[in-house]
Amino acid sequence: MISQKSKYALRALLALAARPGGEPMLISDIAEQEVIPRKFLEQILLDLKRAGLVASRRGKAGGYLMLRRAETVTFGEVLRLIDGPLAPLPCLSKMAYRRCGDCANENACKLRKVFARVADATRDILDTTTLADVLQAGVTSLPVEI
Amino acid sequence: MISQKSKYALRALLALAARPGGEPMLISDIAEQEVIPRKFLEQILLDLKRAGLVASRRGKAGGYLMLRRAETVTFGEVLRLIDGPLAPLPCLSKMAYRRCGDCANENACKLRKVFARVADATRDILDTTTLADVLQAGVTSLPVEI
DNA sequence: CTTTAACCCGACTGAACCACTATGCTTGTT
DNA sequence: AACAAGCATAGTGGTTCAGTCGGGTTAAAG
Repeated sequence: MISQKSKYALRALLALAARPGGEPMLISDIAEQEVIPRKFLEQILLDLKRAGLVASRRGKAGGYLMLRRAETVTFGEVLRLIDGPLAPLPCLSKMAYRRCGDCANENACKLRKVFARVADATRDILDTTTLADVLQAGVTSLPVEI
Repeated sequence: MISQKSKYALRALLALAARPGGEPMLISDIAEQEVIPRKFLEQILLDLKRAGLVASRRGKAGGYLMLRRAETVTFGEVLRLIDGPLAPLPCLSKMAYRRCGDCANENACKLRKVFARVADATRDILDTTTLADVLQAGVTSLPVEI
């Protein structure tokens, strides 16, 4: 299960990325439009800013805006930023590898072999799907079910 | 990340499934062999027993034994039993569906579309890989790296 | 028939994490 | 100078994790 916070982060980023001309959007407006608790969103956006995904402008007509292009921001990157490693086992994380502690010889570990396949499969999807991909989908495609 | 408890459960099941003739194995022996805290393992095995995966015999020469054949027990089943739904979003779980609360129209939800692909991919692996599969692998294959 | 060795079961605990909320501060525009 | 926007830290109530504790109950051996 991905966290609520990650869901909020992704939705906020999609809202910003959908802005024409990349103009800034107020926290409050994002919060209202996407139904996210205002103050919680504030600290999520701070995280995204510290990571360099978005920028902010203060004062009147300020707000948050996309700093990187939507085509370059993957779901995987956002999830790692908020939730930490995607890998189902610490010993499978490429970004935050940790030994499992219990299993002695790692490349004989039977569990690891299975979960490595899971990790690869999810990485294949999450690290190749960008914000732009899902925005496009929204514009061009009809609902799957009527 | 899968829980420590699930890892223990899978390792314990593999230990039992590897037993020749399906003879019972003491909790203490499993605990020692697989490096699992004794009392914690005890309650894990109870869960597995209540779910009908294993059986127990009391008294002298008792212990736990496999109740179902290793070919019929998938990783997915065990993980769901211990950790709950595999799905990354509650609205994607086939076993324990719950609406997302925030997103209004579910089949227009952009996040859902992406995570549905993740959910399918992991199910494809975890619901088709059985205990027998990884036991066989252990017998026949050499280590991947020397 | 009593002891012993096994499983059975509920309660508890300390640490961490989640999803927020509160409060104040800084900074840029008007 | 006033106001409005973001910046930042601390706190909070609830839940989960990863066990531990202390006692049951049951079956076989002596």
